[in-house]
Amino acid sequence: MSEEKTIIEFQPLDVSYEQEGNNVFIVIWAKNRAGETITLLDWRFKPYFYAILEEESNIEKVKNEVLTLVRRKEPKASVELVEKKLYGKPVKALKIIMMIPEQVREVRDRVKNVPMVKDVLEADIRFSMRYMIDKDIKPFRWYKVPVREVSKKKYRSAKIYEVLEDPIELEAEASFPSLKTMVFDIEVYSTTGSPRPEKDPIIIIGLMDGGLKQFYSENKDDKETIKKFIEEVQKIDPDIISGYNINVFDWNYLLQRAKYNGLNLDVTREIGKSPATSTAGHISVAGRLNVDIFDFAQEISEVKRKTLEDISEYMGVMKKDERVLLEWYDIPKLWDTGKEGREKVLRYNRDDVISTYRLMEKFLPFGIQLSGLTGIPLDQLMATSVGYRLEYYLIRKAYRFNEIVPNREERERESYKGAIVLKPKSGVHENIAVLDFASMYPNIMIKYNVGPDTLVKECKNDECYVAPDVGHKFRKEPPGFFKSVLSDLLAARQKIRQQLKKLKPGDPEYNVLDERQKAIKVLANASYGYMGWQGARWYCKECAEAITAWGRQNITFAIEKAKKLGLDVIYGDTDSLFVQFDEKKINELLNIINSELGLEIKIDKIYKKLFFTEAKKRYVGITIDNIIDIVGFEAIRGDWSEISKDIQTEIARLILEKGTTEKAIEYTKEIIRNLKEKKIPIDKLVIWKTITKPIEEYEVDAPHVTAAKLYQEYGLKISPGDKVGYVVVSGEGKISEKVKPYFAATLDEIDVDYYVDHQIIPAAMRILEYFGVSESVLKQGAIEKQKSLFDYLSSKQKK
DNA sequence: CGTAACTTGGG
DNA sequence: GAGTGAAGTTACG
Repeated sequence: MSEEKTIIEFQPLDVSYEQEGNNVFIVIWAKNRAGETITLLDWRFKPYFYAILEEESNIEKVKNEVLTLVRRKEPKASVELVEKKLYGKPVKALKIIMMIPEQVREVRDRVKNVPMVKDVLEADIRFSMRYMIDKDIKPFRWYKVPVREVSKKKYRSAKIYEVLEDPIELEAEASFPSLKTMVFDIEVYSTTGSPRPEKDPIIIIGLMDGGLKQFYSENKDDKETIKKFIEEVQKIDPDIISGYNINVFDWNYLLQRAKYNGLNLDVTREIGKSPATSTAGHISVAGRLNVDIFDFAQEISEVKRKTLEDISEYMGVMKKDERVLLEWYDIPKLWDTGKEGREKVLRYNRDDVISTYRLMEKFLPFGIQLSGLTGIPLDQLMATSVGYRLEYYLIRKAYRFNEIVPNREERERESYKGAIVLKPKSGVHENIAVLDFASMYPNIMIKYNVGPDTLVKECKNDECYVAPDVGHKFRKEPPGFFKSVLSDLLAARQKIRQQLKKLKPGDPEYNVLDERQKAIKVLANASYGYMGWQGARWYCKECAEAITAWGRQNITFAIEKAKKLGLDVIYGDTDSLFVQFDEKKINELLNIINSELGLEIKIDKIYKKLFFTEAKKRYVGITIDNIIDIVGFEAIRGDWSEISKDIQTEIARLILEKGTTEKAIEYTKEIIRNLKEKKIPIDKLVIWKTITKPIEEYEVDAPHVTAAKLYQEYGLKISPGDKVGYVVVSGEGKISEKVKPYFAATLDEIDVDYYVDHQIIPAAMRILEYFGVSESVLKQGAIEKQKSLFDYLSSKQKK
């Protein structure tokens, strides 16, 4: 070990802080050029916050008062007078610098009560984030920094350094050190519904770091299995750990089973420390990035059911018919039925692990870019909402602009008028072009200098932009905070898109830049929604209201011009127009809009065939590239039976493929026939619902509550959060008097009428009604054809 | 009939 | 370090 000062280069993964006695230091978990894990400790940084003062206050007097007060709690604290800006206006503020982050909250409350202190700000920014913001350190970027190597035994890290000066970013470096990734998935044995860690063991832990490993407990004693898992994680020493829904299920279950077995889940890079729940509900694994793939999946609105199987299929990493599919409640049965059953469960686990690994490979590049852009460490980033992601980006910008960050405030929800949605011309259309304004809302914000700091009540002629409809005024000069930030973002995106043109898709550099421009787009597009979100620090209802007003003006203008050119407008929503695909006229239209509005509009896609319903926001179409789009037909939810879900997907597919409703109607009738003939497996008829509170607290005997009570009669415990599966059987009275737990019912008992009227027909009609099909059409055919059989069956039941 | 109660997503 | 709230179904009065 040397006492010498050296300069090293590193790329941060995550930043945290620790306290030893009265010393607080920042911990930067990082990789060096050699791909080694290194840890940088910085003792030089202290927590702080601001107090802004009333204008007429005696600054020195207040400053001394605050200092005395703060020093009572923290003798080493100091107070400085600083010149800052708040919403663009210069303000004098006291910067209160402390020693220990945990004490900021208490001191802040005291300072707030000092006379002449108007407000206390930036006291709620997490210390490690504060460090990254102030030092301009972002994950996945290269930095160089003078350091001295130190000795500390507590980290799983090749080298540990003390930071001597502020790190400096090495610009324009898009390379990455090789990161070690790992995915895991656990299977649990439970014969009594939802698994409980206090009694139900883990039977398999599947793990993949390129190669696949599975640890399992044939005798249901999971102590050895968990031990092997801990050893394996330590051996792999991953930088990134992923899994599917691990933040909610796997980690917690593992932690509790480890505890039950007297083990310490010693898998972090801080020796002896186990994973723990952290901010935004994510599980923090010190020194490693714990990234839940489910968080990425949640953002894919095209996939309604977010199971690992469905997402894998959609993302093209594993088809459903190429993998083992089984329901979680079948696992114990299979595990207990000899070698064959066990192997099936193992293959199921293997397929889950492999598909999760592949999903990770697909999603990570985008996540890494978004993390580098927003500066939020990847493990937290994916667990937060878009609002927070944009907000941290804004906070970093505010720091550079010498702006104080506004506080989060509790507000009432205020609604305002939104965008224009045209009533569609229903029916079948051919050759339809969809025209889209490019980033319309961000561009409106830039064009009219919209923002909380540019909003004014009064202004002289021509010095303001006035929003149509609502009349809000925004001064033209100087550029506001949002305009500056958004102009930079969109310019950066343009620059990247120029670079992309020179590269080949598939090049590593192309992929990195492409993911980066996508991340920028996501962030820019979040800016309008952010202003209308009550939780936003830069909340501005007038801004959001003005933006939609200008948006309505734009689209109305475009519709009028299209009509003048003789283009038939089929539909329009917010920033898009559906018109006949007449290339010449469309180009003319695009030019007019571009020159007169100063906004870019382009052809987004062209549909060969498009079915429009009477309803807004609902259509199905097939593009010239033969891609089928189903928009707005909300799929049947998870608390419906399998059969309903099957029907809806199949109907959408049949309508598009055949171009008429005929086959879809036929298909529905066939399902009804099969149901009546009891040819549909009972599994397809089970309805699953979650129990959300203790059974005795239910005021109403809803079907799932009755089912839960029946579960209890079978000796099964039911607690909040448990899923209850039931079927509806024939009989008299209310539906809730006719339910049976799925495991206690047989196909013969099924209430066919209930399933036809409440599951099959509503699911089918959800789509078919928009094509003029009536319920009776579905029912009649099925009854007519099956009349004799139906009569036979019902008479048999009467006996 | 209107109104109240309850769930929705995932493992 | 969101949380609300929409839509949908069934029970209740």
